[in-house]
Formats: sequence, structure tokens, C-alpha cells
Amino acid sequence: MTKKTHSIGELARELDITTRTIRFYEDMGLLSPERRGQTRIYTPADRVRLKLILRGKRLGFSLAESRELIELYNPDADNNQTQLKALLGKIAEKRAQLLRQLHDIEVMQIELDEAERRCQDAMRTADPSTLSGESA
Amino acid sequence: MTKKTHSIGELARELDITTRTIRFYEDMGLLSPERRGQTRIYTPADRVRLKLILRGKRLGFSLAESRELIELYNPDADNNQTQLKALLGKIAEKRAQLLRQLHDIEVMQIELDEAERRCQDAMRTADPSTLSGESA
DNA sequence: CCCCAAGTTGACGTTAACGTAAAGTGCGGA
DNA sequence: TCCGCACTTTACGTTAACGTCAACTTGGGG
Repeated sequence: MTKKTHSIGELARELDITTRTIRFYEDMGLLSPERRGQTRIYTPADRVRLKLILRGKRLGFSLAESRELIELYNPDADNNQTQLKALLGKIAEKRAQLLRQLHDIEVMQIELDEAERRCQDAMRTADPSTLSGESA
Repeated sequence: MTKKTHSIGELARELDITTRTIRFYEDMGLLSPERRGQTRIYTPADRVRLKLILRGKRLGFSLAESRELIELYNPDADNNQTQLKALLGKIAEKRAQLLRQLHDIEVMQIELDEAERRCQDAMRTADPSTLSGESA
């Protein structure tokens, strides 16, 4: 059975971040691992949270935004109807933001296509004297 | 004919950023508008560059990355074959990065779906006493 | 028992991306 | 002519997200 908990070092190595980063996220309230004495112990759930944060980072989310996201995934038992409605609203917001990013990516992909085309055109029409030595 | 150049203030208003930001981008080498005396004059091309930077920001790109992107779109006449190959390589990198982001967005959308579902479940099963006053 | 690797808590340093305040320039209108 | 507004440069301040020591403690191996 795949070991259920991790040390901070293990997590850091696996996710390719530093322990400092993990502790920082804890300071920011994004994680709250258990303790055995002083030592932090991370559950699979903590690992999931971390990966969620890192995914957020890859999309340009701030830690505050990632914290919001994490909270969205937690309809805690103590949420009343009003709070739940607010949650649904925030979910819709995030969704809209993702759609905007999708659009931005599409546009950027097209621009990259054009850039590549121009680049290849330039290679074909380039002065052959600038060839940098692959012919004997 | 739609006026061809813009003042820094016009651009700032249109793109919803500050003039400080625009000047900062210039300091970072992302823009180099013409001058009429001291005053900066922005061409449509400058405007395009700016929008490109802002799109990059929405996707979490740093200004350095945006500068790279801008350079990708400029197969300057003075690029030799070696440089052009390097450009194609960078274009491929950016493409890969965008694909990663696309994947991240997909995953996140699914997670939002689940979050929304859980949230609505919670609303249905919630203690009706927490209803905050919409029934007469 | 002692050491070392891996953990811990401070605390200060650093980088990116601007904000903000100060002090001056240039120009179209009353 | 003087006002006001938009522009300019210079320079210091700020926030987020860590990096980088320093000075501990702690559990297991020789």
C-alpha cells in the first residue's frame, strides 16, 4: 500500500519545489499539515492541495486566488444558503476567467503559427552566406 | 480615418492601465515609441505590442517572457540561419507551454464542475433554518 | 555516545512590477 | 499673461513570493 503520508522533504522533491516554499504556503494559510511533535506530516489531501496551488501558479494565479479556489472545493458543513450562493458566484467567476484564458491561448497560438511561418519564410529567403557551417 | 497615433494617456485609458505602467514597459525595453520633443507618440504597432503584453499577463507571463514573445514575432532581417533555428525552437517551447496551460485549464474546469455539484448538493441538504429570508 | 541528515523557527534579503510623490516642461484657452 | 492640464524625469516606497542564512532540536546509525 502506497505510503499514506509524506515528510516535507519528500513532497518538495516530488513536486520540484523547496521546503521553504511549502512552509511559506502554510504561513499564507494554504496548508495546515498535522504534526508529530514539531515535524510536519502531509496527508494525500495535503499533496492534492499543493498540486492545486502549483497548477494555479502555472496559470498565473496568485496564492490568494489559489486559496480562494481551495475554499471553493470545500463546501464546509457550516455553509448556509447565502454563503453557498456566494460560492456558486465565485465558481462562475473563475469559470469566466478560465474562458478568457482559453481565448487568450487560442489567439496566442495563432500568432505563434504566423510567427513560425514568417520565420520559415525568412530561412528560405535568407542570405545563404549566413549559413553557419553545417556543409563540409 | 481613425486617428493613427495615440498619446500615452489615451492608450492608458483604452487599455485600462496607468501611464506609469506604459513608461515602465518602455524602461524594460518592451516599447520604444517615437517622440515629438519630449512627448511619446504611440503608433498602432505600439498598441498591438501593448495588447500582446497584457494578454501575456493574463496568462501569467512575466514581462521578460512577453519581450521574448515580441521578439519571436520579429524575424528581423538580420537573423541568420542559426538564429532563425533558435527562434523556431523558442516558438516550439512557447507552444508547449500553452499546451500545458490548456491542460491545466481543462483539469481546473472539471474541478470547478465538481465543486459546483458539491455546492448545489450542500444547498439541497442544508439546514433550512439557515435560509436567510427569501420566503414570505 | 556522538554525529549527521533532515527537520524546526526566526529574521533579513531579493526580484518583479508597478505605485506614488516631487519637481519641472509645454501648450491651448479665458 | 496666467491657468490648468497633460506630459516629462527622478527617485523612493510597496507587495508578493519566495531565497538565504543562522541557530536550534531530533531520530537513527556506527
